Amino acid sequence: MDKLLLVDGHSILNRAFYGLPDLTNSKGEHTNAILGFINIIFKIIEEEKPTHLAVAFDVHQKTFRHEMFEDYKGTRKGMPDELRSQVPIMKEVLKAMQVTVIECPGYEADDIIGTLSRKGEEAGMEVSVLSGDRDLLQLATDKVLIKIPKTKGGQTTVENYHAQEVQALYGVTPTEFIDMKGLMGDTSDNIPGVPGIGEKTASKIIATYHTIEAAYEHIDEIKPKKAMENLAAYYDQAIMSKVLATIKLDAPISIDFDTMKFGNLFTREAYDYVKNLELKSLLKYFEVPEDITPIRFETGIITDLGEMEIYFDTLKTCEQIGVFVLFEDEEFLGIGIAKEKDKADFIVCSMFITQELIVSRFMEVYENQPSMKVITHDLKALLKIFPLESDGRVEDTSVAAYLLNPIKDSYGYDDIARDYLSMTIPSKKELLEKRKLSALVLEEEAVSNYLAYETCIPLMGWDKLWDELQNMEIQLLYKEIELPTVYVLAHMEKAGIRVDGEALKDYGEMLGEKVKTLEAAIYKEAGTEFNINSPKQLGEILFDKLCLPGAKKTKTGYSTNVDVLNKLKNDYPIVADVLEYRQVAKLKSTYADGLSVFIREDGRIHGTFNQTITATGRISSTEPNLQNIPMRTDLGRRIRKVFIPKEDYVFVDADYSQIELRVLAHFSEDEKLIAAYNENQDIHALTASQVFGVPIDEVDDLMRRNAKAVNFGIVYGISAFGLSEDLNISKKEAADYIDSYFATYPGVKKFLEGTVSTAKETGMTRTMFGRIRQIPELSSSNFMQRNFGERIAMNSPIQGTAADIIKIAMIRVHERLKREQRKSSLILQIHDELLIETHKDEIDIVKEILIEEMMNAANLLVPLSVSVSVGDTWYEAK
DNA sequence: AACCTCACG
DNA sequence: ACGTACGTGAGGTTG
Repeated sequence: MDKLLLVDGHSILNRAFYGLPDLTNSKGEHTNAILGFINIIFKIIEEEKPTHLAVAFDVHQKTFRHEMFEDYKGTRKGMPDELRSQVPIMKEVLKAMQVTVIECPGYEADDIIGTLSRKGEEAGMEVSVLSGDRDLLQLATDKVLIKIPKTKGGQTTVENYHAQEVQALYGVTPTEFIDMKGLMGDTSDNIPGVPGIGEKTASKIIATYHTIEAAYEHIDEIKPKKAMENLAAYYDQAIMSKVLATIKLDAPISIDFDTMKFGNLFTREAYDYVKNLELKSLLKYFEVPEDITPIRFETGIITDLGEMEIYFDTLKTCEQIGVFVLFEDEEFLGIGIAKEKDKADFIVCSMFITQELIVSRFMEVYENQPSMKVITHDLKALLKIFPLESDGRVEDTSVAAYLLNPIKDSYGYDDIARDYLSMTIPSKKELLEKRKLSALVLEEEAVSNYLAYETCIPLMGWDKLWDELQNMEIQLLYKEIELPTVYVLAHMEKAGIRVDGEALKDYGEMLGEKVKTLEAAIYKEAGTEFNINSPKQLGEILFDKLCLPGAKKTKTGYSTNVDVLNKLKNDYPIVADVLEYRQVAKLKSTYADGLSVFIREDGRIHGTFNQTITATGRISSTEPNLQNIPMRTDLGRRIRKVFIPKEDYVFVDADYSQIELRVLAHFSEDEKLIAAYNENQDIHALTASQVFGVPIDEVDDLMRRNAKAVNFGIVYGISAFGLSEDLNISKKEAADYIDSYFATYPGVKKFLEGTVSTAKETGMTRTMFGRIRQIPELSSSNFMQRNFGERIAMNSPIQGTAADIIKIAMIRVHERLKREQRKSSLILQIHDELLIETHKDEIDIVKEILIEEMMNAANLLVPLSVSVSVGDTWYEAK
């Protein structure tokens, strides 16, 4: 049988908009409602498998009904701009998907859907109506199913209503539902109804008398008395409300169900829309169109030694080339070179064309042609095999793109092409899917296209990126900080850090025994065995079975995080055991077991340092994450004993003390704060003394701890709620702390306010060295999003400036060690800390270099303070 | 894939 | 009234 799906466009779009966090693409377009809408209808289509589909929208001119509302209850709440802008695009996308979009001046989407649902039913179809609006329940019959999506805990579930379910839920038939609405009203639709009559009374009255008119005839019998009086007084308003609530079934629309037949949703046109909107998660539904590139790229494949020699000769006169090195895992597979913007040549690494040969030929050409420049999309990868100097002859387009917009989640060649060349080209994922690079047939078109894109797009895009860097005045940041950082990171990855595999194994086994003991104790205390790692099961055991107090809910069940459990641990031994279990299990799985698989043949772990991930300018570390090795607890901290230097070397570790607060002192120019740092005072104690109004030598531990939390809070973009949560105090107390903090340091208050207001004007923040971060959240109409934007605006310049400073320090330390031909070498950066594997003969000079370069990395209004320590393991060097 | 939890600065 | 501290990455469970 034919099946018709009718979608209430605005209501679903609305639901998607408020159900999803703000999403903005690189052009600043808001896309969350569109994404949510498409996801919902795909889900419904999947479930219902309709044969026909139509989406109805209200026309955006005021209808008679709208004006009546406005007379009644003032203006209908306007749609926020972020949603309004998505409506026309949504319609275009639907049309591109060959979906029928119906609008009818003078009639609302409800009326169109009502009309179509009746006509569909008459034509013998099964009809489903998808809407977020319960008003449409009046349309339900045995054949017409009303579907209402609900977002619960991030998951979308759908409630289904035939006539029967409406009756069951409200005690009235769908037609009577209109009368019920007439009585109870609907504030969101500006239907007044009768004062004092809500859902329950309305349902009771209509279930008895079936219509408002009939109820009025029996007005004397109506209970409660209040309802009777109000119905008598507001009868006219009730009747009018009923008219307002009635969905028309006779909208003057031409109906041709054939045109609503399902076609191909995944057209080329729809693909272009989705791609341009940057809705990446939807691309998987589409086949990659064949003719997607406006420009044809050529790819030559070179596998012959002689051919390669000739090729390198032809490079000699080039001024600017694109270079791409292809790796799989750590293995070098070949190199792509583009002499011209639309032509790439790929030299395949083989028995005859070895990596060494390619490197020596390339370096020979490069060094003999001093005006030649290399443009690449991944300089760090290039540096894995080519000994290129940091001398301004190499550019990295991914780093440039990151600086221009650091909040994006990827900087692939397709992103560069789209954002800076207005070209739509398929991404790596789309072209190669999940195939291994080594298994690729180079002659295959998708593969050769891929190689061409990786090689040519950087070359094509560089000029534009450089222009943009200059426009944004971040070309110095790029040249002087970001690009040199690439060389340091490449060096750190290559160097790695030595790990004592045996000691790590022992540590893991020790943890394993602790886990076993704790597990047994917890099972015994719980009276049953269960999976302690499952928050769901743990929550049920603690709060349902054992009935512990203090249950807090998350989206999906009970919260069992440390904050909750800490409050219970003193009273309930099982909770204390669970906390310890968690700690030990985490250490074992993430660190003991997790790290061991990364130890290479050379006995070292070579992690990856990412430079284009964070929104603030920090480095991030993956596979493994070497920036979150335990430190805060004794048991965890002991893992640092397995990180050891090579023979004849020690670790020298240096970290900045309170760099972010010092940056804040500088930015805010707050006299007290600056004076405090210049006099080298204990800043947390001083803050405590000022905020709590006691002499500094009477500040106790608790006061100092609280003041420290306030200082942290300021850097995070303080909120009374956040501080109260952190300190376990009331919101009022937290607010008082904040007030006295700002009274103490008025410069800080002024600075933070100024930062937020500038950010609102410009849509972005800047660090001391010009690094930008866009904050689209600031223009959100959502209260929570906007507040979030304000906190980001306060935090980003501070965190970002600290990140700039340590990058500068890293570069100078690294370059100095190299220039002075030291044996020692920088191997880790942990945000405000540098770790140097130091030759025994160089301990003093390395300490000196670290202190000097780190302290002088930036010239602030307050001194930068650096503490250094030396040890035979990372544990001892901290 | 989404969620929770927890490790770090 | 809303529902929050800023920035990350990884492992485990669950659907």
